[in-house]
Amino acid sequence: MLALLESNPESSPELSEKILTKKRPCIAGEWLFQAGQPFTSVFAIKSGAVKSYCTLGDRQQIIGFHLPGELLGLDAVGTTYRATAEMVENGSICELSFDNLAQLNQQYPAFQEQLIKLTSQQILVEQRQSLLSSRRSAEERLAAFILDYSNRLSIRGFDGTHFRLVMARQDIADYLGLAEATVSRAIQRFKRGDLLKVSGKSVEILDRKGLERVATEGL
Amino acid sequence: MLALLESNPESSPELSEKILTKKRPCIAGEWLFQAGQPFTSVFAIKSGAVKSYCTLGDRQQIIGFHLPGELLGLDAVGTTYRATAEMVENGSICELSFDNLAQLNQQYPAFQEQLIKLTSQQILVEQRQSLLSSRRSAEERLAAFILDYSNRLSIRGFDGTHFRLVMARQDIADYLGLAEATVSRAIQRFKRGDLLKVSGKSVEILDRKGLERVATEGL
DNA sequence: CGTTCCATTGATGTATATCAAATAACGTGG
DNA sequence: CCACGTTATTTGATATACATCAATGGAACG
Repeated sequence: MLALLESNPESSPELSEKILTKKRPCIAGEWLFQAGQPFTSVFAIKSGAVKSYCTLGDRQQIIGFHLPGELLGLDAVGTTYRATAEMVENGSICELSFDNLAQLNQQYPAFQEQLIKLTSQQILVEQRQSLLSSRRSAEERLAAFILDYSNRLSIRGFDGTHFRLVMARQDIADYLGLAEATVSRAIQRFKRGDLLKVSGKSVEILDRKGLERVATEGL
Repeated sequence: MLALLESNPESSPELSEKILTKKRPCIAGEWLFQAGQPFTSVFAIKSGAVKSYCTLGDRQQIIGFHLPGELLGLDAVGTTYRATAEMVENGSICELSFDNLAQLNQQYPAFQEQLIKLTSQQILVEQRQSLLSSRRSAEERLAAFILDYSNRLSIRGFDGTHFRLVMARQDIADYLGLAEATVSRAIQRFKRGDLLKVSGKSVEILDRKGLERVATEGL
């Protein structure tokens, strides 16, 4: 998909003209878009990280975190954004504005095909989240979360063993459906079990196999 | 979407030829499709009800229930079914076989557009499920479940106040991420609070407002 | 009319929320 | 660059909702 958007100028010379791209720095706390707004753009994260969430009454339900190299907002194509996307740390974002989506679709049917595939993948992501929730213990959820986080970094070419867990503990807790204190305690247990080395937001995976065992079999 | 599939023979005379439809009776326990099988058909439920689930290790994680008038399997278009669909009671199913999806897409671009919209809606369903899980109490989840069930019946023209909760308590429990006993107890509390009248699988909503209050504010 | 399956009810244990305090990290202005 | 105030994180003590286990009760069904 990234390939579709960013490359192949020779095979689709006019495609790039249909999408306005604009790169800009963003600071922590800044919104890329808010739930309910009509779709205008897809966002590519160049650096920094983003959390997306819905606000239900008082508390916010975190839908997911988005890391450098990932795309954001695709699921809103043709409708409205269904979550608010907020930077959790300073970074830089590339905004891809689709002025005329219908026209784009007509000229490049492959584009829509890609969209279908991607929204399906998005469903998988949601399902994964539902696996994180409910019925799984705090440690299972946290281990799965850290492994997923690590994998996503690796896929994009970053260090998947030693990295920064950029978001607040409270955000992780909201995402996993736990209390802040419970996340904290689970992390400490991982430290004592020599699965992780943790100092503040900086994390090093010491025993990946062990984490995987915790994520699946529990304990 | 149903409209797209079932009607408009004058505006798309050849569309119906691209889709083989076959109606047949199905008995409780029968599978419509299994997780991992390649996509062949979309299923329209004429009568009876269907549960879809994934088996994780020993226990089954229920993805959702599907009622008469609803479509099933759309999210698998182009890939494989990601869940197993099983009848929970006898009924009749209409199978819509897509022999040549690519060809269909080319001739009827509107079809793909619809697909995108629908898969997005599917995402909403998944999100709704994630709302049901985690952080919400047993009573909140059950109330939300019953209201959703009722709404879906109403939308299709059935009685949304007095109906049969066709699936087993254990299935509801799996769906909501609870234990069977917990579901049972919550139901009893709703009975004592005069929110519901329940006898076996037959349910009557006595106090919809009250249920809504429980579903959102808790208690 | 028993056999089987499903639902309810009870007793108990446990994971996790909650509340509160202590500590650490962080940013800001002097 | 340091001291301070602010916010995030850790840690402890307690409460509780729910799971689990087990027994009972009832409906469906041959």
